[in-house]
Amino acid sequence: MLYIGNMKPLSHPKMEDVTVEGILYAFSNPIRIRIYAELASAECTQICSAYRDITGAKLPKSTLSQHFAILRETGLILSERKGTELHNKTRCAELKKRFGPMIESIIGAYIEQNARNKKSAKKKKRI
Amino acid sequence: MLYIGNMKPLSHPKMEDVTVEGILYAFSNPIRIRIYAELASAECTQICSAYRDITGAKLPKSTLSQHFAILRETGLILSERKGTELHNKTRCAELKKRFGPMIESIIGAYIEQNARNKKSAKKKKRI
DNA sequence: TTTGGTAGTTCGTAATAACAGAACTTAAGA
DNA sequence: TCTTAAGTTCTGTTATTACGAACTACCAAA
Repeated sequence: MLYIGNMKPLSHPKMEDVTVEGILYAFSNPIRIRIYAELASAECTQICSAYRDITGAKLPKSTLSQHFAILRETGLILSERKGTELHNKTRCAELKKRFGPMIESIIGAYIEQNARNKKSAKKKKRI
Repeated sequence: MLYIGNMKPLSHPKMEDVTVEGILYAFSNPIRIRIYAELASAECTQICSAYRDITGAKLPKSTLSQHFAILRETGLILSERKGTELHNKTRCAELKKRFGPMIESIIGAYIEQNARNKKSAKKKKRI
């Protein structure tokens, strides 16, 4: 394998090696599931740094970098370096082919949960 | 709260406090997702010790106890002590009401993955 | 072609969580 | 009452995670 400099090349697993447990583990982290959900709803590739403020507070970039690496190595996203930027998109078509409605139903439930929480937070505020 | 002896009482979260991330975390462990899948397919409550050999090797009972506690405290299963035994069943109806098809699609994908792996193991053996 | 800045990665380490053996609780039966 | 069985809790060890600091890679302006 060709290495340019000291950085590891980006590696993506073959879809046949992607596991249900791996995906669930990746999604069990609130930052990662959120990144995936937003990536899935985006129309074009997104760069890593676009998610620095995803939690409200500023995330350390080393942490963000690790989360993207986990999403990538789990098989959920495809990353490509363009200049200094890391461009990302989900592997949704392949994932759907392999895991059926699983991922969509997870993200659907996640989005619904957030909507519910927002509502109840508003309610609390009003009191 | 009434304590009988020194053991903590079994506590189950309200379904409204159960989270998507929590469920995914619980399922990200191969032993736990397997326990849940088997519990879901069982027709009656199952005792904890029924899963001692679930991995092929004998599991330490402290480990098994912890896994059941996590499934319970995540909101996935309902446990009840009967004598010295712990009887368990899934909270599938409530879960479905709250999370829609999510859990069924996860367990479906998990079962399919196992079937696929079994097949390819057989294939390997034949060679 | 140097200099400076930006985007992201890797390394080191401190905090955190998981695992499993040992000791314990509880209950049931001889 | 003694013993055994089923789980739980405690505890030390091991493995993971998170984040700051140092680093690489690339680009653009001087």
